[in-house]
Amino acid sequence: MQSFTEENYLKTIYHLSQVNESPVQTNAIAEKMQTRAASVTDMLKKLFDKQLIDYKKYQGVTLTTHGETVAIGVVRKHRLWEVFLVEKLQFRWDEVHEIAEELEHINSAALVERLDEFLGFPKRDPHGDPIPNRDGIFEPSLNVNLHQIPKGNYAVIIGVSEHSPAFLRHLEKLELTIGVVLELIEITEYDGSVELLVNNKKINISREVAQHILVNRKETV
Amino acid sequence: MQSFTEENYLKTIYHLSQVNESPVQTNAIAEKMQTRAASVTDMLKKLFDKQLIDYKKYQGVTLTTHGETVAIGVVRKHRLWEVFLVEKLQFRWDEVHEIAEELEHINSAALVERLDEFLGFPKRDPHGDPIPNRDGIFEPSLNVNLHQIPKGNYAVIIGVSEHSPAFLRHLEKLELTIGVVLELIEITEYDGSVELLVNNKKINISREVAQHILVNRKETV
DNA sequence: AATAATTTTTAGATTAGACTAAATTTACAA
DNA sequence: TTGTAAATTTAGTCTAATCTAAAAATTATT
Ligand SMILES: [Mn+2]
Ligand SMILES: [Mn+2]
Ligand SMILES: [Mn+2]
Ligand SMILES: [Mn+2]
Repeated sequence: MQSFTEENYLKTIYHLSQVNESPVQTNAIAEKMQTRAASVTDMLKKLFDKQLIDYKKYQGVTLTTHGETVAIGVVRKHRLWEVFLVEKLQFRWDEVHEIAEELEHINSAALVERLDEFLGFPKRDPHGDPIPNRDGIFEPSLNVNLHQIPKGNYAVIIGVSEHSPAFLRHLEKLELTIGVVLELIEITEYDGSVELLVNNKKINISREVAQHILVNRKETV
Repeated sequence: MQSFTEENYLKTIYHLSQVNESPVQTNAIAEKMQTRAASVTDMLKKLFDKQLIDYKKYQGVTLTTHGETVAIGVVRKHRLWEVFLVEKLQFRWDEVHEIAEELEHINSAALVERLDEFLGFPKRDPHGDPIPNRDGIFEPSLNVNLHQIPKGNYAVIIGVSEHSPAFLRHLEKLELTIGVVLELIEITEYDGSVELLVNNKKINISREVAQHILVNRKETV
């Protein structure tokens, strides 16, 4: 069994090796976990002794099969609880991450399985991220963002790649939430900002915002 | 804010001062928490510094108003989560305590209030224990046990005063669960064991078991 | 009241996880 | 290839929570 802290390190290493490639560097972990490199090194030794990571001094780390299993288990719990909070307790999508950071460490296999069933075995969390099933299998992550849609085309919002409450509330205010269908009118050449038609209103969003909105291209309205 | 450990100490002190009277003794806390008296003393100093308990060396402890508020908050969360596990996730009443011991430390006021609402503001947990409301107010604890019912009378089971899985599974096997109506046929003089009519079956239970079953006396069947 | 038993506290260690400062290794550029 | 910058590890502390063993205080018993 792992401590909360160990689980958080494993989850961080997992996420970092998803975005960039492995091996994951000490400093990257330290930055993501808001801690110091020296603390990370201490923990890496411990995780290595427990055979949760492969680690050679100065060479970065990768998760072992066992370590990845644990990490995916934590991610599964995190995302299932986020679904619970939004679907059953009516939280908004910008409020759930922080609470799920705590709930993801509750340690009961039966609880996770029953929660999954209670929620109807959801495949995606409220931010569009895939939920691993009991065996750790999950759908691919979304990878088409709004900035990649050709002008004149339609798209439906299916997720986000940035999870800060500030960003999510910003989208909420713009009525850019999951399921919303929009038309891409123009991508400004100068700064990459994007003009959209959403709910019959024309709006403008920055390139950065557009790139964090994940979409499915739609053939028709 | 308190650590998990501090919350557990406060909850234990609270429960001990409910059954016996205050002040609560160091050894009683140590026994209930499966730890050593020396560890308890250390923690008592810390809780005193945080003004969560009144404490004089060798004289035992009582919760301050603030300490009691925290303790009741933890109890509230524990019992709400137990209701959730039984009512929504179909756990049995003997499986929920251990999981609730973890969930009770999740730290989000909004979560507790929304969970309470989601569950329909329950007044009792799956073992018949009262659930404090948002202001810490709760119904009185149940205090009539099966051993106190006069022979020939009817009673309905409304709670238990012992929460071990072994005891709860024993009751389950005997079909003595909450809501069940029974007739008390005889209390044996020799050993205090009790003969009951439950679901048209005559059964015998020990005095100890009978005393841990909390009931409402019923006028008629 | 004196002594014995019980309870509680203190003293001194230990472990997990974190930190700062210093040393070491690796990477990169002149 | 050599020197410097960046990344990483080591060394030494710190705090929270625990422990054992010993000392002190309280309570019970003669
Ligand atoms: Mn999240
Ligand atoms: Mn999410
Ligand atoms: Mn319980
Ligand atoms: Mn209960």
